[in-house]
Amino acid sequence: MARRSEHSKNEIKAMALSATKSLVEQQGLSGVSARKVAGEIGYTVGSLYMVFDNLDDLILQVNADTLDELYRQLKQNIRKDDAARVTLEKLGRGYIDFALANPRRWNAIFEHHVNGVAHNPDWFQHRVEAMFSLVEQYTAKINANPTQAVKAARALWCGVHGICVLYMTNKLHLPDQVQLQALAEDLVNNYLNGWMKGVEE
Amino acid sequence: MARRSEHSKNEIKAMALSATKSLVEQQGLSGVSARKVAGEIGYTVGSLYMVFDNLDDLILQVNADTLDELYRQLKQNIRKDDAARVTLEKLGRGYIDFALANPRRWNAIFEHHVNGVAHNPDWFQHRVEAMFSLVEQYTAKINANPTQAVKAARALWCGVHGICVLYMTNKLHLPDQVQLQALAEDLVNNYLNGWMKGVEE
DNA sequence: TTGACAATTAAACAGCGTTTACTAAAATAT
DNA sequence: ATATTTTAGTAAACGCTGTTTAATTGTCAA
Repeated sequence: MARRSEHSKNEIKAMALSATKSLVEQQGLSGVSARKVAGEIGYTVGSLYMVFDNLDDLILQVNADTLDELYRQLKQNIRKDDAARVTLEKLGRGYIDFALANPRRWNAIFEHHVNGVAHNPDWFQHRVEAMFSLVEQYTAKINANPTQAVKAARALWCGVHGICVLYMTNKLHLPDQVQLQALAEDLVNNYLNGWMKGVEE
Repeated sequence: MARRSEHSKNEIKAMALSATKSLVEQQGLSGVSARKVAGEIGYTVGSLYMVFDNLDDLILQVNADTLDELYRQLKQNIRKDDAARVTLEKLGRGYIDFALANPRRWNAIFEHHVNGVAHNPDWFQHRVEAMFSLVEQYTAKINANPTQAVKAARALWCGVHGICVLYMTNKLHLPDQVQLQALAEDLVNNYLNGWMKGVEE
């Protein structure tokens, strides 16, 4: 058999991405294999290598999509007339909400890492940076000093992320998810209180 | 060939753990395989299954050792007459120092996760909890309210961990490692400032 | 209608974790 | 001292993995 031409390369790519997304959602990253993905879309492994460099490339693209979705969802929560502080709290809450709602896809972003390669490709890194600069927009409203705003954005984002990671990997023992949000709120609030105290002085 | 009895079960176990530790140090978690470990210690795969349930069990024990080492190192930095706040800063710095000095072993702790199993075994979880309670000892000196002390310890520890994770996975772009420590210091300082401000009021 | 091209597959390779059946040495019982 | 049981250890197998290869075949251009 050969050359069915039922689907364009782009279609195959889209089908593979969608199938992988489902596999990640249902079984996590370890549930993804080239043969499984190929099987899902009615092709054989070889065809995947026509549209992706390798499996890491495929997974990276799924993760990029997840980051895009997260970004969109975070932005959606923002109200134009909210105080910067309120927005920062919303961003933290939104991040945790997303992780709780899409645990395996969220996990895949951080679980996956290309083995021999030190750095992720630019198109992936841009998505990560977009996240930071979203936070930065609002820390900058509290403290106009750009260095300070960048630092605060990073610290806050890392903090919320750390809470998320440890919870999702069963290394943070909390009675329920409500306390997860409370912990993040506590972190953001106290950090901002301390930060603003420093600004006033 | 059979029954050489050159080494006791415990000796084989220790040799395997040590070989795995080296493999993780040199090539990361993905560089570990049953055949490689067995080869290093001059046995075949089957012998590993005599002393470990499976490869996850082996890796989990290596990670537990790493946690023990980290714990020891953190404690070593503490001076009895330091203020609680100073100790908390030292703990954060010590954590990052350890991760920078042993990147692959530190990574392995969080990269590895047993697939089908939701929870890690107790003997592993205890090590994680020990870490939190170490921090808790010093947050409790700042705020005697136990709930508050626990929350602050978790928030701080998660925050420092988050900084570490994002940096180590190339998702936090910093010019150099000095700024990594500065960021952690900033997080701890501002959080504690905010927290103590709340206490005073 | 023929020739070139490219989509697709099946098969192979080397590695993986784990299990199996088997061997042979040591420990125990007679 | 001999026979029997136990067990350390191995080699080989199973089914899986990512990736590459050669071969096949449908489609399009000349």
